[in-house]
Amino acid sequence: MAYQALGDATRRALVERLTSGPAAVSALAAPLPMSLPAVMGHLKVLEASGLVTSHKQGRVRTCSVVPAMLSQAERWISERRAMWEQSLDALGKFLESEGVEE
Amino acid sequence: MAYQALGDATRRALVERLTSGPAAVSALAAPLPMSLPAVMGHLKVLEASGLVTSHKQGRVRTCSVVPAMLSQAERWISERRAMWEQSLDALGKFLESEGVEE
DNA sequence: TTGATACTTAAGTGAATGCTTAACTATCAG
DNA sequence: CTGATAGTTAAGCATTCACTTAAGTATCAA
Repeated sequence: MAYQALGDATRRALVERLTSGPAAVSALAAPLPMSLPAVMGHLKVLEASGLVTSHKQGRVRTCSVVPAMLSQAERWISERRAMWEQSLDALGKFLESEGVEE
Repeated sequence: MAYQALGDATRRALVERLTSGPAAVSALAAPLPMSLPAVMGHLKVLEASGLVTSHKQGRVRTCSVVPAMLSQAERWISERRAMWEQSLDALGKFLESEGVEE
C-alpha cells in the first residue's frame, strides 16, 4: 500500500520533488544527505507501491509520479473520514456522557 | 506523521474499526489475531501520531479517532496531487519526447 | 580504447518493529 | 476480602529497515 511508502520522510521528499516534474535518479539523490544506493532503495519502494514509475534511456533512469496512486491513497482516507463523520452523532453523545471538554 | 501510523495493516484495521464509533481496548483486540499487549502497542503508535485519542474510566480505556488528523493526511496528498496536475503539461511533453506509449 | 558518468548489485551493520509470554496493577462484583 | 476483568509493564526475540562501502555493469564522450 501507499502508506507504507509514504511513511518515510525521505520518500515523501522524493514524491514531493517529483510532483514538479520527472527527474533522473542522480538528480533526485543530489540534495539528499545519503548515498545514491540508499536513494535507489527508496525509489524501488516507491515504484513497488505504484506511486512512482521510471524508465531507462541510455544510462539515465528517469522517474515520475503516478497521480492515480496518490488519488487512491487520498480516497482511502477520504472514505474513512466520511464514515467517521457519519457517526459524529455517536461521538457527540459519547463525549457528553464522558464529560470530556470541547 | 500519520503515514507512519497508517503504514501498518493492523493499525489501519484499528482506525477503520474506530470510524464506526469509540471502542474499548479489549473490544478492539478481540477480532485481531494477536495478543492484547501487541494491540496496545499499535494503539500507542496511533495515539502518538494524533490519529486516535483515548481516556480511561474505571478499568476501561476507550479509544476514538481524531478526524482532524485524517483530514491532515488527506490534505497532504491532495496538495501533492494538485501540484502534480499543475505540471501535467510538463509530463505530456516529457512522455512525447521520450516516445513512451499511451 | 580509455576514462568518466550513471546507475546497479552485494554484503554487512545498527536500530527500529512487531510480536511473544509472564508478571503486575487497578477496578469492580459478590 | 476474593476472584474475575481490563489494562499495563517488562523482557526477550526474530525480522525488517535504512543505511553504509565496495565492487560491478552499461553508456557515452573523446
